[in-house]
Amino acid sequence: MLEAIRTNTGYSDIIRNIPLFSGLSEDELEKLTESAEIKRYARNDYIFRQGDAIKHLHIMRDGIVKEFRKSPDGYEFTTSIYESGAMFCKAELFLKDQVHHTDAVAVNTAYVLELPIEQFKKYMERYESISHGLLAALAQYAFMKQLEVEQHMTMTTTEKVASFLRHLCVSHGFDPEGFTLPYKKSLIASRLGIEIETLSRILPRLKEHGIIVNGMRVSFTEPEAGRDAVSCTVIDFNREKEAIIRQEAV
Amino acid sequence: MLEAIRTNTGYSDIIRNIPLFSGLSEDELEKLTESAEIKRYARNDYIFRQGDAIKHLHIMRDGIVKEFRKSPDGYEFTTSIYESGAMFCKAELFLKDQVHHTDAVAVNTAYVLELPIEQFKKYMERYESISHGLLAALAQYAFMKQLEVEQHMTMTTTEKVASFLRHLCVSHGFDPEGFTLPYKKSLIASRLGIEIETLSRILPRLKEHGIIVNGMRVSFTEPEAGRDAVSCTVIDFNREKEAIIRQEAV
DNA sequence: CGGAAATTTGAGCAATTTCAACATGGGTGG
DNA sequence: CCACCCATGTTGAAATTGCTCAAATTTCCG
Repeated sequence: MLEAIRTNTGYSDIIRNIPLFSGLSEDELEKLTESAEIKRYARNDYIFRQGDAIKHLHIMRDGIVKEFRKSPDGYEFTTSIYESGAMFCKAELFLKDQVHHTDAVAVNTAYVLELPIEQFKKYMERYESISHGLLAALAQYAFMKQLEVEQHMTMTTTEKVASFLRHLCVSHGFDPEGFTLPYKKSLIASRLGIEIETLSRILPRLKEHGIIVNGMRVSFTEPEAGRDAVSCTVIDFNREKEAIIRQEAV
Repeated sequence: MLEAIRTNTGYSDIIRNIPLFSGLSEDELEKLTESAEIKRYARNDYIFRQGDAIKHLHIMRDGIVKEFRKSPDGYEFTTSIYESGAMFCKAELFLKDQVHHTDAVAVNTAYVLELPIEQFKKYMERYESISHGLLAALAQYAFMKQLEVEQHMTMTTTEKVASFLRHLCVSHGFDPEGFTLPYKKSLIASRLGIEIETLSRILPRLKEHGIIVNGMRVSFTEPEAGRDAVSCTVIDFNREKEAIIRQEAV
């Protein structure tokens, strides 16, 4: 596991499209990534564990990583799912306590670009655009978490599931007419904070709200409309959410 | 309502103790606050409403302000409660959409220092310590929101209430032997995302977990210990939370 | 002191979790 | 290539728990 991979070309092409680094020149990108490396994680490998010291800023190159927390009684709850292009540990970088509060494991084979934090912080001081970008990213992240809280407080479980599926479709650019779930249902349930049994019972009932689910196959009957209260709420919620959150973790 | 108050001494003393501005000299503090003003809001006055343009960074001088969101069906859900020393709208400052997404009203007579955002942003560029402090504050805020999500997903309602009361006691420096709730129960319920009836039924049952509540009067029987699963979870949760979050909104 | 607001209490209801049994399914070793 | 196995997902029924509606109290203020 964890085999490091080094190409000749450097990694600047990986981070070039990340908004945070959009202000940097080609040279700067090259320098920023010069002591970074891409690591390969096999299925179920840990990227980090709760209590580990924070050493890197992580940027997903490929694959899927879930970040989760285990409560003392063994309950496991997924806080984020990261996919290609996502950056994680950006908030943790600035907490006094330089230690991970969550576990992160590869859901399937994953390639992750890892930037040593000292180097990143150095660059942050040098280039104002990075710290500005980071402020925006953190603000966005905080806002997204706030929405998540609200979602839990105001939506029914059925609405949350519908909302999740719609968001999934939009953020992945899937065809609303029909697409395949990118992860296992148990992961979805864990992300939504519900039991797999509950999810299993809810999915068939989404038909009434214009979402047909068959196994891993999902299709939206009314891509935009949906006149009932539930769909309205969900759509409004997502419209707002999606307007603000781009290329952010699901 | 909304009468502006101007003293001769300026407002530097109000923000001096805010970590964000700890790096500034006396002169700088003075300049930063020169176009700020303290506003007085009477009970139920709005500080801002959903949809309003964001014009100020707010710093609580005195009183209590609640930030909340109304869902389309009229349900009102309290996002944060701010008290003396708290700063709000710091995250919103950096969202693309320069508009408030929540309402904020004074719970009781409140005095709020309001810094025009243009000026604040100007200072942020000039003084690195401010943007560094802001990064830390936002990271903390995001982390806190993440904990809030987890709290909703993993705790029973009873645990949430217990956790809230313990946090309240610690963050306000109240005497665990006995203190008076600083706000109405309906506000607490709204903050916890539960119905007032549910809270009303839970409070008496907290006796079994070492918390005695009589009217507005609260006292902890076992200030530290509490060997049962519930208290343990709650205490651990709070210990972690409080270690990281200081002078933050409840 | 009187009336409105806030809180408590009761009863029934709706929804999710839990526990348990059963189906599916992909992958492995024989 | 097939049988078997373990992980994953589905389904049923009972138990829990918070919510809704309604009525009774208490508290707060003018």
